[in-house]
Amino acid sequence: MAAEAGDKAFYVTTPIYYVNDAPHLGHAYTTVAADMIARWHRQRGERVWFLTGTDEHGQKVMRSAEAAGVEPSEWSDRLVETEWKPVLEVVDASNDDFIRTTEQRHVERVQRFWQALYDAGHVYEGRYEGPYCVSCEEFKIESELEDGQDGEKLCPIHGRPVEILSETNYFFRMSAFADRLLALYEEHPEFVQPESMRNELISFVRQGLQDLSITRSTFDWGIPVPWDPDHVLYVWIDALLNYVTAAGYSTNPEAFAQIWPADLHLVGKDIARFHAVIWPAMLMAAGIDVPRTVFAHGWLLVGGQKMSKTKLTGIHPRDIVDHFGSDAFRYYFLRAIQFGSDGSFSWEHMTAVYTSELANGLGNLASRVAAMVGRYFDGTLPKPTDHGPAEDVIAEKLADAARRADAAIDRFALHEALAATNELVGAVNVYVTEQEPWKVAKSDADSDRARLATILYTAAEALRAIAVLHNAVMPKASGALWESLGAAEQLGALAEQRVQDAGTWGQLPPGATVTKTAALFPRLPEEPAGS
RNA sequence: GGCGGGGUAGCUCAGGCGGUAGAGCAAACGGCUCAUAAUCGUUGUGUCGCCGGUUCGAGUCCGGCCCCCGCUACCA
Repeated sequence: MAAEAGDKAFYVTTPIYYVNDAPHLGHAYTTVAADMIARWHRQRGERVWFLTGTDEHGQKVMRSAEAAGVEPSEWSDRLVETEWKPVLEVVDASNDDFIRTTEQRHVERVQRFWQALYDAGHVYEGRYEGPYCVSCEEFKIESELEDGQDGEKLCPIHGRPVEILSETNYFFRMSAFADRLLALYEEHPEFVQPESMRNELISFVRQGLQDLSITRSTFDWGIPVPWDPDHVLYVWIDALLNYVTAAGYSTNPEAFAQIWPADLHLVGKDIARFHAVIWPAMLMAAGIDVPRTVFAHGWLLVGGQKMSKTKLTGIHPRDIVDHFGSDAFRYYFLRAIQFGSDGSFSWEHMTAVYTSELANGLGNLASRVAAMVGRYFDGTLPKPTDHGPAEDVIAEKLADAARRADAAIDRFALHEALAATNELVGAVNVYVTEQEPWKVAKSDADSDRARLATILYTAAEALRAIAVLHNAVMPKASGALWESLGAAEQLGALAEQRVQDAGTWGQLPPGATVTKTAALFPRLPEEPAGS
């Protein structure tokens, strides 16, 4: 992409995923949403930086590694290579970088960050006090404790009473930033989205903030605290920094200035607070710009419940992609769920959407148009010499769909962007049916040939725009459609087509070679592969 | 307990500034035959969570109640 030197890139991130376990649909959902946004911005001609990665420190990873009988670093390496990196291929993610919190570039920069805050007086030594389970050898959090007899609090794993212990560790003076955070939410309503999450966080911060304990000394799988080697940094405090360490914080100011601040941190709603309270407070303390927007999406529900391994609803993305393909995976989750709200997933619903909208809708439209150009014009796109009112309607709908889709992306209404394009597909199917080109084709009269040519051109030109508008969600199928329209040799690579121009009528030049290719979305085998 | 969101056709959800309910999918019927048994058209259906109130008239406003979910700080 030709971007002026000095242009700031559009920087979008997913959370870095905790390597405690294998990826499930929830992770893939976030990745795919971020990926669509990244691809869309690239197709606006913007320079884009799309980051994802893995979070590898902390007690849970250490315990998982222990349970597997290997060192934490070995455990992480294995999961990253066999699960987390491969799943990006599975869902067709186009990330520009992948950061691991165990990488040297991250560790060094994190240490530099905290040393700076320590030097500036934002960190002090204090005592952390909390419920501790002797059997687990770790501190517990209030919310996970179970109630025992006469008010005792029990460890959920061992069922035995917890003790209140304290340890010395370091605290970040987060309490000092409450007012500045509230001012941020006030002055930049777009900082936390959706609105409901913003309200929740405002009421949370209004209650006042406590200082945050940022180090642990009871285990060592973490980044060493530079001024006190007996401590490691608390995972969150290390993990959040990935967004700046990957961007070159503290070592590469030129690169950093072109990427930071992040335009969008996409997160699940369960970790919104870390991203919209703790994270900006850390950045404020360091004198670094805060990100522009933290968007919290909803959860995927299976059978009405949040997905979880223990309830056997932790579906692996590959299970679905193997059956439906990566394009359909991406399309379904971004189209069927209002982005920001929780959404239900079921094989049945996904099958219904695939069949109706992709196979019978878009796929069949592409197929019938290509077949007719082949049959009636030997595969050469004819000139539309009889453009009339019916064609104007299609041209207008196309322009409208392109406008709506582009505007929807800026509101993170990904489902609306897809709905706009899907409606266009429907309109073109209606148009083709009403114009009855197969009947017009029965006559060799010049006026009928002109009409036939115009009908097929119109449908093909609409498909051209549909390929452009759907490229960010379904890069494979859109690319196949692009090829089938003969657009590549005429207009250049699909990825180079600007979404802003997608709605301009008449781009696909007559003379293009239209080929009927394999079905874009083949009919599915009877039984879902994974069920 | 407090705060917030939600309970609407078989399914997923819109509407929610009051005027006897909508979309998509699924279903039924009809048209068409270029196409992936596809496409197009037509059609139905709903005690709009429960009870009461205001009103000529209430999913839509008020009061009460029932159920579900989220937040109420250090699991990522």
